Amino acid sequence: MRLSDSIESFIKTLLSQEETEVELKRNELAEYFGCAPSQINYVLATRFTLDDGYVIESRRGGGGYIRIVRVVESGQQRLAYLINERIGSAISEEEAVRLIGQLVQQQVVSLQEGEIMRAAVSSQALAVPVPDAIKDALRARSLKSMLTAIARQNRSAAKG
Amino acid sequence: MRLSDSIESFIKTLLSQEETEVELKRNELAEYFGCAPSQINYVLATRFTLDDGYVIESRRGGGGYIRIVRVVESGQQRLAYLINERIGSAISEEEAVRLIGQLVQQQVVSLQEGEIMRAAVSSQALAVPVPDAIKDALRARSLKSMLTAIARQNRSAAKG
DNA sequence: TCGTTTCTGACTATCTTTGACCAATAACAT
DNA sequence: ATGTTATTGGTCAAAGATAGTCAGAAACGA
Repeated sequence: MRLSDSIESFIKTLLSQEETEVELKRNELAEYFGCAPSQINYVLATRFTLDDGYVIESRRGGGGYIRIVRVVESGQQRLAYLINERIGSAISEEEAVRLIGQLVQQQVVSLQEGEIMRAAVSSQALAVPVPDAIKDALRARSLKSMLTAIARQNRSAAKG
Repeated sequence: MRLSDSIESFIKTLLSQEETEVELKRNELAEYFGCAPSQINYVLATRFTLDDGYVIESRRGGGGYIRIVRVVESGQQRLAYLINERIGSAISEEEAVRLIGQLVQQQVVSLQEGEIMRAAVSSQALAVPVPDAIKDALRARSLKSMLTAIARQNRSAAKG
C-alpha cells in the first residue's frame, strides 16, 4: 500500500467514528508516518478536496494545526446534484440566477440567502477586466462554493 | 492552547459579564501569564482590533492602564461602514473572512449567511488564472455587493 | 518506454513570543 | 514651578514554531 493511501485511510478512520472533523499537526503526522511533512499536503490536496467533500483549514506558527472537515451528506440531494453535476466548470449569470431562484422556490435557501448568492455572481460583482469565459468559471466556482457551504450548514444543523 | 489564546479568553471573559469595558495593568497581566509584557500588546493588536469591534485606550506612567472597550453599533451602521469605508476596492481573503466573522458574531447576519459569503469570497471560489490583485478587487466587489443586498433586505424588512 | 502519480527537500510564508530600547506620565525633591 | 527619577505602557526586530509551495526525482502502470 502506498504511503498516501495509508495516510488517507488514517485520516478517514479518524473521521469515520462519529467525528465530522479532525485536527492534527502536520509535523507530528509526518513523523508518525516517517515521511516529509509536505507529503501530508499532497494527500490533502489529492484526496481531501472540496469536490471530495472536505474543507481544509489550517494555521501556521506556534500551536499551528491542520483541520479537516467532512462536509458532504447524501441527504442534500438537490445541492449535491447542483454542486457535483449541474453547474460544472462555468455558468452564465442568467443560468445562475435561475438555479438560485429554484432553490428559493423550493425553500432550500431563504429569500435573503438567495439575494446574497445572486449578488455574489452578479455581473456587477464580476466587473473586472477579465474575459467572459473566466467570469463564467468564477461564477461556477463561487456558486458551488456557496452551495457547499449551505450543504455543510444543513448537515451540522441536522446533527445539533 | 496558545498563550495568546489564553490571554484573549481571559480578557473576553472579563468583558462578557455585562461589562462593556475593562481596565487592566499590562505588567500585572504579563506577570499573571508569565510572559513578556509586549505579549499583551500582541494579543490586543491581533484580537482586539476595531474590525473585531474593540477600541483600546491606554496611559503610561504611575497608575497607568490599558482599557479595552467593546463597541456597539447597529447592524445597518456596521454594514454601511463596511461598504462605504472599510472594504474599499480590494480585500484579501483573510480580511474578508475576519469581517464576515464579526458580522456573524454581532448577529448582523446569520451563521449560514456568513458561511455563504465566506464561500463566495474563498480562494477556492476565485481559483481562476488572474493576478492576485484582481482577485482582491473581485472579492471586494463581491462582498460589497452581498452586503448591499443584505442592507437592502434589512431596510425593506423594517418598512414592510 | 512514456505518461502519471507519489514523494522529497529546499525555500517561503505566517503566526507567536521575547527582549532591548523608546516614550509618556506621575511622583518627588528642591 | 521646575527638574529629576520612578513607573508605566509602546515599538520593532529577531528568534522560534508551524504550515505551504513547487520543481524535480522516484515509483508505478499501461
